[in-house]
Amino acid sequence: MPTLQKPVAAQIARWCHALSDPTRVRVLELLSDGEHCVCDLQEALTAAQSRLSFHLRVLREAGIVSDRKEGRWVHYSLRPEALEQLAAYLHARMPDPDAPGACNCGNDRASDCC
Amino acid sequence: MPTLQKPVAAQIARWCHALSDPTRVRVLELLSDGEHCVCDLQEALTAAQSRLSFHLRVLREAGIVSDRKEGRWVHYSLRPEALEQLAAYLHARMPDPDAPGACNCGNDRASDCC
DNA sequence: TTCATCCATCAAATTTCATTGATTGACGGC
DNA sequence: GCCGTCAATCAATGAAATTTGATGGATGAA
Repeated sequence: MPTLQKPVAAQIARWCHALSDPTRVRVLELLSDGEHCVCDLQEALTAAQSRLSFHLRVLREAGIVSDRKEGRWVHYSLRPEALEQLAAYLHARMPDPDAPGACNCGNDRASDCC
Repeated sequence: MPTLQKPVAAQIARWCHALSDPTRVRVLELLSDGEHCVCDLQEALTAAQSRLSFHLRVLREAGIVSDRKEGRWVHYSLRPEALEQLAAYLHARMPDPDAPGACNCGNDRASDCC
């Protein structure tokens, strides 16, 4: 059984939480071709301004996107490191096809389940 | 701007929601080396039985894990397809480093932001 | 200066999620 | 049959997330 790393699990959970809402995933889609201003996203998503602002904040605080102010406008863009690391984490956890299919329980209780 | 695909975004959000909790991510970690019974996970996570059962249900309903009953025991294992597809999705959304860094807004409003 | 636009923030209402403890069903040993 | 173990489910509570509408700060055009 692999060692548990609570901090790692917490970071993964944080990233996934940021992407656990369809609106936020759509923002990710929209930003995947590059920077966009809030008003542009707003138009594309037909979302109320304060609602979109809330979702952008969640993405920003999770480190998924970054913002850049320019005059009255704020431009958002993706942070590739976060996506890269999350994708790599998930990929690395895929079960090894060569591994034995049976149960890996390593317990030592009286009525052993394996 | 890429086309919006609501169903895709919804599926991604569903998977990410399942992994938006540290306990559930730790289950993913534990299962990454193969099948484990519930009692084994329970021991490793020191989680109350009903609590773990709840989290396993979330993961199961999202298609991240599958269960296999054997006598009194239930063994859980990862579903590689889900992890694979999620990882691939995230990887594909990483911004192209060759792309122009500027704003990609395509709006036609009076006070153009780009 | 005055005004309109862009966007973040706030407060309130609602919904959704997580935890706990108790109950239930299935299974197998005795 | 009787009992203990494994695990799912339920109901109730508390906590967190989401949505809405309103307000306010910053910016730039007229």
